[in-house]
Amino acid sequence: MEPDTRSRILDAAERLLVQHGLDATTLRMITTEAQANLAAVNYHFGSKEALIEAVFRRRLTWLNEQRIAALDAFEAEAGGAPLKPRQIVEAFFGVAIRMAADKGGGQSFMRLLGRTYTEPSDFVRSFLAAEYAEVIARFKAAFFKALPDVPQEEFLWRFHFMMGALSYAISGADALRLLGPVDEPDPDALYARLMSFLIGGLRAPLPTLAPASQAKAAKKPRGKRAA
Amino acid sequence: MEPDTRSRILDAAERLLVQHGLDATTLRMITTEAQANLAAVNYHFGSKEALIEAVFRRRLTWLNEQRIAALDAFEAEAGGAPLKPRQIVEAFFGVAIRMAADKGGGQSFMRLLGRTYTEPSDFVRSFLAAEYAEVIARFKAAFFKALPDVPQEEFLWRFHFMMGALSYAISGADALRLLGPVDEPDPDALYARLMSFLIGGLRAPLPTLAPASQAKAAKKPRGKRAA
DNA sequence: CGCAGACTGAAACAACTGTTTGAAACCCTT
DNA sequence: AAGGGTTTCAAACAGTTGTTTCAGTCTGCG
Repeated sequence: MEPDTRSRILDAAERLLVQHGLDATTLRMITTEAQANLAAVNYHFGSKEALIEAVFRRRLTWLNEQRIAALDAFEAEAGGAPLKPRQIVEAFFGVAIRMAADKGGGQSFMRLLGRTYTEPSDFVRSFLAAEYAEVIARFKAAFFKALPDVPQEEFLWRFHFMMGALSYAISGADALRLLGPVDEPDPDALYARLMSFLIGGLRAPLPTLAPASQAKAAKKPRGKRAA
Repeated sequence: MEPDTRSRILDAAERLLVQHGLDATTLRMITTEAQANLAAVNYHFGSKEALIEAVFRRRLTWLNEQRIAALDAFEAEAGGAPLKPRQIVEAFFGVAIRMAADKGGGQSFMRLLGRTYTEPSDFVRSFLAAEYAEVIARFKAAFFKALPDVPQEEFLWRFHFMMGALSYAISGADALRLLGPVDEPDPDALYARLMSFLIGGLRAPLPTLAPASQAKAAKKPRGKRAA
């Protein structure tokens, strides 16, 4: 019931970072919530940035290991044959949304992660990139193998869109309430919903790009809209 | 070439808020960039929060007016008949992404907006809700009319996912670079890409929800995956 | 001109930030 | 019991935050 100070700080930090964001969360809030001394953060982690990094790393490495493990399992099962897109989506996004359903801390962390992915803070981005590098490479390869007819750039964008949908799915009720009252989401239902949406988007017919998008110069005006 | 102080502050604030986020952008950064005195912000706007609100309101009201105008045009054209989903998506998301393509400020603002939508800051959320209320109501009605076979809650989630994809589409290259090197996105191509993704997701087959999602209690384990 | 009202300017305000310090308390092995 | 390494604690540090103050400047109108 009373873990050591270091863990209490990590948990409190995670909770508060979700609630208030990176900058608005102060060390004094964290140490108060963790029932620790203010100096404890700098003692155990060295700095606020290092603490934030530790908060992310603790969950993120585990999450990405799970993703790769899930991909490994599917690939072993398929034995060299390309995977079905549904399986790859399941391995990447399914694992994430399952972690988001975990009440024991995973939930709040995933909300934080989704929000931070687009945050302009330099130091977060840099180690996010490092932490994601391997898993991205693996899944890119799997997708290209499964959908050889989809151009690489096209697919990257679709993957990006899928990340956006995932992020909002996780940040969930908070933002969704803008649209209208909704029940607290049932994890299984959310999983099913996001999955069918993602696969629908991924497998949508390729857009017919105007030739201008290749010549990249001649931009014919679309009308008088933006004054 | 030299608008009045108030406008210079608004422009500078918008630019810096996109770059650094809400909390990390200080009044001193803003007034320096705007070549104005520090006190000018509190003189013209009253407080930092009021300034931020003004930055949002300036573009957001216009954006939502455009959305409603586009919807009006489609509905007049259809004359009472339900719109095609593609048209409704176009009216809501197409207008947004076109504004995001506008170099003259619209671009940076849309990035800011997409990021803020999930931000936990209370005061932003409260006036975002007010600003969105009307447009949300209109589009909800149009969608329900166009897709009567889709349950309302199901649709709200899909709309939410679409907002996520839009947000990431706009925040664009910054986050996408995590996935790999990509060209600076051509607005027309991005528009076409997002559209086909969104419609693919929107029209995806309805997920088969386990009966547990209604009984909401009995949660049968999905296998040994999540330990 | 004169003078009110709108605006700008430099300086100071209290409150809060992350970090550092050095002494006290604790724990464990010798 | 003594000692050394680890951890906690209260206090203070310098720097930055949003906001306020008040003297100054500008502008337009009688």
